[in-house]
Amino acid sequence: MSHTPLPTLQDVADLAAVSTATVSRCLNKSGHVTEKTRLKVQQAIQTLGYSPNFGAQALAAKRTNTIGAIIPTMENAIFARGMQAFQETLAENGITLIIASCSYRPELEEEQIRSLVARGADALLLIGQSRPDATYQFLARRNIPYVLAWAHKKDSEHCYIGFDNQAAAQTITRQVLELGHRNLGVIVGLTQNNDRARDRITGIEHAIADHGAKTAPLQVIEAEYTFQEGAKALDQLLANPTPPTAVICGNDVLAVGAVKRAKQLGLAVPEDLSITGFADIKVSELIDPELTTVHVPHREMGIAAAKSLIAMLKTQTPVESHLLETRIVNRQSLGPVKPH
Amino acid sequence: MSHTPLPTLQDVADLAAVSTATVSRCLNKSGHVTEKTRLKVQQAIQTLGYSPNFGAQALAAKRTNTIGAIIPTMENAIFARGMQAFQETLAENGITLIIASCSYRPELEEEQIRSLVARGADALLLIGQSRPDATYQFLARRNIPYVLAWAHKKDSEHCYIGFDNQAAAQTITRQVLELGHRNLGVIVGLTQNNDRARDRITGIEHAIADHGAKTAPLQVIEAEYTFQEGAKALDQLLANPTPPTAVICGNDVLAVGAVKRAKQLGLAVPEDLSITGFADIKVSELIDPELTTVHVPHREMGIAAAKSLIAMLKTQTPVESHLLETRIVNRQSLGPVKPH
DNA sequence: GCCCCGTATGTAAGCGCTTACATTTTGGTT
DNA sequence: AACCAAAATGTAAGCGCTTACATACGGGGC
Repeated sequence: MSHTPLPTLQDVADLAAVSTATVSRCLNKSGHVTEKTRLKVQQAIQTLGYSPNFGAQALAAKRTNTIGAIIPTMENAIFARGMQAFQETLAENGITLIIASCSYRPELEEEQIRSLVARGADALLLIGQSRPDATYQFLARRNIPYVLAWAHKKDSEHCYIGFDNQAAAQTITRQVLELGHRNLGVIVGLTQNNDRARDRITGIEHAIADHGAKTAPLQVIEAEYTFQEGAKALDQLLANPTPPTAVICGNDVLAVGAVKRAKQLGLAVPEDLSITGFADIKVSELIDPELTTVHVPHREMGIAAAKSLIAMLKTQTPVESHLLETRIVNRQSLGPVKPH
Repeated sequence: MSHTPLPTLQDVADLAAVSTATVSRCLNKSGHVTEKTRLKVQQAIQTLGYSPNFGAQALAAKRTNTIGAIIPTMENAIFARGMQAFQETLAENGITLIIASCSYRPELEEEQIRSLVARGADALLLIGQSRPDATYQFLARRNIPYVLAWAHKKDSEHCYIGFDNQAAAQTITRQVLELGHRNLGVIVGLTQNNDRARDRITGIEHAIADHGAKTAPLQVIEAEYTFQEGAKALDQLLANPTPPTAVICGNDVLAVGAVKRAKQLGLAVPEDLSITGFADIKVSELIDPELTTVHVPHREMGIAAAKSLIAMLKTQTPVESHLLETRIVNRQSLGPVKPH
């Protein structure tokens, strides 16, 4: 089928009997236009059904009003709520979000970063901190603002919008210890490419050290973030001659998988075995018993990240990091150690 | 900080001592370049760290290698697997995906369609069929190919890549009836803006009509797609003086919420109450009892949708619809009616 | 009525790429 | 050695917008 070409800025200008510059000024609300002309132009846009050409706009203005986010995964809900809020906030400011995922693989992340930048992303949201210096240099060279979310580090050169993974893990571990548990198991994500997971382990270790009570050696299992892997990891933990009485999970998906497995094995949670999570995603309220976990302010984080990025874009200067508070949600899966 | 301007195609051409046309041809693999020149250009690109300017490319080539998808929600997992596969397939073909969500609100969908098109989406993936003619006209006018996924309709002018919601619902309902249930409840999504939900109800009704046995009047509750709403809907169903013995849900999220609620109320599933789902998302295996549900080939659907769109883009001609098969996954939440 | 200045509008030069078309090169034939 | 088609490369005209700068306009102060 053939198509009449789409109307251009020029067409609008002609119809409204003004110059293209004026039309452009109307479109970009850059002031300096009389109400009368604005109306004329408005009118012309309407009747022509005009819509600006993205490529041309990007080329001329040297910006795309696009922000990219690279998250480890879309497969489970860990990042869903935060991203939703992130994108809503961007949308309110006329910015489009492009999400890419990197499956926790650093080389893929690198590639995605380049790809998003090549696509004209004006700024980037990245998860966590650990990546090659070269990557940060690349972004600096291109003058692309970015924030690091889901993590936090004091006095860093980077802008963090996140929470203290270590402190949060430490807090929930302290609570577990206070309930009398002295033999703890840990199930966390694969730490190799996941600084958040590493921080959480560190937090757990610190809590144990701080508490002072004599505890059995900590058993740590790493697992991919799926229900099944959480279940498998629990099996491994329980295979130990002196299995833990409480399992601290670095993630709700893992925890929920572990809870399910425990029940299958005939263990009552938390009577026979306590299990805690991390993140507070929806599914943690779904299972029975409901999961005691670390609540993360997903939406706040997404909103803060968006605002920071927008500010950086506007002012062309770095913005301060933003530390968000986590809190423990006491539900049902954590209880006192069983006296024997 | 100040920045040397990024290298342009011209810079690469200069360094490689060829014309910009040649460099462009290398970049676009459009053939007709000697291996020797290709290497020279390659080299120059490397040393300059060149990367094409997206806007300029889009402007000159009149395409962006971007495909947009508008899905009702990213909040729950219904579309996650399919979208993941969709995006993987696109990526293999050098195409970027932009996902937008419309929260099941038609006017938002309309807006998102325009926005994605304005951003230069070369093609679109839409969910389901029901939307104003004007929208389809807009796409036709702009010559934007699209496919409608997650649904199917015979002999339609549109290209569907999906499954028969009605037939699938009919099949699972038949199975419920064969297990002796004669008093059925239904929990589905809000049908107002969801043709898939409507089709599923129709399927249930047809199954009942076909089966011929005398059944109690069908009780249908509509609910938003959240665990909580599924639970609430179940409460409503059970408030009836003659509550159903089996609840057919139009969606796993709803079903899982209902299962949880049933257990809270002390009902054994499926002994006291059978519950079925639709979609087969991961969480349906997580709960106890595991959900008997309709398996939807999410990944196949995503891959097929991507391939169709790519084909349409390449050939500039419509592509045939693609009907995918669903199947019942028999797990634990559906059982025979309890004799009384 | 004249001058001046601030504000509204117009002019036109690119932005960095693709591609139709023109030109040159290549290498096989005669 | 001359010729020719096919293949490789070059030339240059846009693509549709933004924006720096130039110009026109309009109204208050004298």
